[in-house]
Amino acid sequence: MSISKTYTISELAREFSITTRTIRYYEDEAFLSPRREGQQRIYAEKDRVLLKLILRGKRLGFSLNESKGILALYEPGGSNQHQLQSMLNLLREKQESLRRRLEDIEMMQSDLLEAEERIFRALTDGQANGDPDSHEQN
Amino acid sequence: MSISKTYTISELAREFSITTRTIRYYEDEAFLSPRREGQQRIYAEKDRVLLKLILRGKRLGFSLNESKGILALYEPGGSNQHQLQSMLNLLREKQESLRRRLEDIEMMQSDLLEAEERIFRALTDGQANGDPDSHEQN
DNA sequence: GTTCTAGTTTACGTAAACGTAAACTAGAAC
DNA sequence: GTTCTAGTTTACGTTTACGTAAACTAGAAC
Repeated sequence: MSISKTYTISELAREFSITTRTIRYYEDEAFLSPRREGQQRIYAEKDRVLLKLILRGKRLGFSLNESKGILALYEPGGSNQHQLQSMLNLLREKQESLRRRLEDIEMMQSDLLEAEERIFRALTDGQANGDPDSHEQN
Repeated sequence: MSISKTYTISELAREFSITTRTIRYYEDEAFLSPRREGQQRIYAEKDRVLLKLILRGKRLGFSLNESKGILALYEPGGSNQHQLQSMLNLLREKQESLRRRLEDIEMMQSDLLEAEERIFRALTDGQANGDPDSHEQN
């Protein structure tokens, strides 16, 4: 058991390009519970991982509360039959919602490809199209 | 040119499982501009597509303003050299951000798979693990 | 002619996720 | 010993994306 690395609040803020306010807010919302050293917060690797997961969730459009569900899956946690079952259910749900998001991304990507082609054609076809005002002037 | 289908506000609300308030809000924010018939709004297929795109963006965690950028790519729009170039730039940006989101999804999916295995093992291994309190009682 | 039903405008309210300012603490650097 | 620098608490403010209520309109059904 080596003493694993710790982080200050501003180190984490810098790494993830967020403000310290945001990190403290997540603590208020019980996502993080850093150790204290005197008055200061000391973050362990575990906190850093949690933070990363939260932010990843955010980028995918999960609310903090939705992410909370996901985070629960990472905790060793009390594990009787019943709890494990409901964790499995939650897991399936999240997997489903990820699949849907994946579809959304794929559709959007193919839309963007189409748009790209259109723009490319408009650029190369000469200006013999659309807006008659589209000459170099101005 | 066949007269393409039109929709009332509540038809669209039902189809996409949103409220009419939301649809009117999007109009206030200039995402939609349905035709009027007397006092009522009449939505064309075009509006329906826009709505779908907005909602897809939302599911992917794009703010309405971010989606606004994407929507601009679908409009025929004034197309002089300069405008086309900046559209291409915007397009690249959006493609990049989609790629990043795709990575996020993939990481989260593999995380979920790991979690699934852990839970499965905990379920099948008998209860000889972790929390010593995990017996059937209660 | 009134009573649904769906639609409309106006406007104040709200939850989530922070931003921002003020006032304080405490070690480090000079 | 004071002056950075980073950290802290407290608390009010702000933006986004709608919710919700009130008061009105207008065709359809009876």
